[in-house]
Amino acid sequence: MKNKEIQEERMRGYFIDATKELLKGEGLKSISVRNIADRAGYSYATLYNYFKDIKDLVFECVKDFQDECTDYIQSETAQSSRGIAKIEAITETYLKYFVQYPGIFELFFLECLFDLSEKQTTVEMINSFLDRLCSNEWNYCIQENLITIEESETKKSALQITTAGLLLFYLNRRHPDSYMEFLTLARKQVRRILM
Amino acid sequence: MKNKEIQEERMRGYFIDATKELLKGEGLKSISVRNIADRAGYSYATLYNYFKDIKDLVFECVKDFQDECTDYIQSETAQSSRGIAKIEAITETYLKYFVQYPGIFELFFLECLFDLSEKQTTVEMINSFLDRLCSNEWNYCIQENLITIEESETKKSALQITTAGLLLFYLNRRHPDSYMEFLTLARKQVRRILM
DNA sequence: TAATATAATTAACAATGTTAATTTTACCAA
DNA sequence: TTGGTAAAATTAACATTGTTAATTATATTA
Repeated sequence: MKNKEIQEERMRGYFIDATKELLKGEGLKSISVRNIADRAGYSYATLYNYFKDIKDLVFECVKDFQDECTDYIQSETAQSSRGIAKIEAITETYLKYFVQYPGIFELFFLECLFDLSEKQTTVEMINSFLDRLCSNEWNYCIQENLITIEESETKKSALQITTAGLLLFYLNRRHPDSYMEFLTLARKQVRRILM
Repeated sequence: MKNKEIQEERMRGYFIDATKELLKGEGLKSISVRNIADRAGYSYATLYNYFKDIKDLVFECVKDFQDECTDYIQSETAQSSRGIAKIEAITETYLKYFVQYPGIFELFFLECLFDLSEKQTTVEMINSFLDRLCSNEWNYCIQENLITIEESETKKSALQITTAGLLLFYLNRRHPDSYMEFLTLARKQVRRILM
């Protein structure tokens, strides 16, 4: 019964793709069972044959978005010189990605998801995302004795917290009120951490 | 027609009190027109005689919570020595307040509110809250030449962003997974900013 | 006390997530 | 090719949201 699995996975893909399009376009507020099913070309109840509930479906998108974001960052920071400079570039591109897709920021950081503790792996994936993006460069800095392990842990943590805070204020509270100001502020705060 | 105004303000108070109780107790998820009206002792439609919509009502609570939080912080940090040490104490107490009432954190930072731009004053109140709590101490530090104005602005901003980020991860993503770890992390990051 | 204005309530609507009942489709043996 | 059965998809239905309209109850005033 291999066909069965292929078809089932394909169906899941249709709903996941529809959800991703909506999230990237209209954001979380446009996500509804009927909206997703419409876009996927099926009735709303069909969705429940492939996903436990709508949260289950929405969080299936996390990995795909992380992969996309990772690719984007790698292409944008390919020629940065290794070490702290590259961490700075990665962080800035990371911020730009979420500014481009506020709906993905909402999904990653705002959407509440501890109803089911089975989502723990997804939560972990989100929490460690920036660390994973930078891990090569942190290891490089440590090997080159540019930083101690303990310092690197503190700075990793500061970057994670600061990027989330920056995006929260900019995307959710319109502060600062222009993209240029946001970028200036972000660069200043990121440099303050990494220097 | 002064009685009219008194009565109207009293009615608004009933609904606001009910909303505040729900927010402090069950959090934002428990907020609904019918839930609030039940607790206030009126029918759900009566609410619309006193508030444009439910968001209008919910954001009426912001000022009250800020006042409460301000009192709490003042009583908890009264005997801290002035300057950076007091800013540190204020920030820690500020974090503790929101940990105690996650629903208030949701209201202040997570709830989306730029449908109507008339809420701009509320947004400003939220964005500048921590700055206002610390403004006396920052001014003290500047007057005593302990810090430059520019440094103080950068650090204010860092505190604002970092506290929101810390709370976002702890309250919304269970990271770190214990209160003690959260406090340790928060203290370390706040000190890193203020040192 | 009767007429009118005001306030409060119930009814109703549209949109949400979810489950049950029903219809349609796919498959396989005769 | 045709029936019968299993699977999948759809419609119906329900409970819960926010909000508005229609209706009832209450106050005020002449």
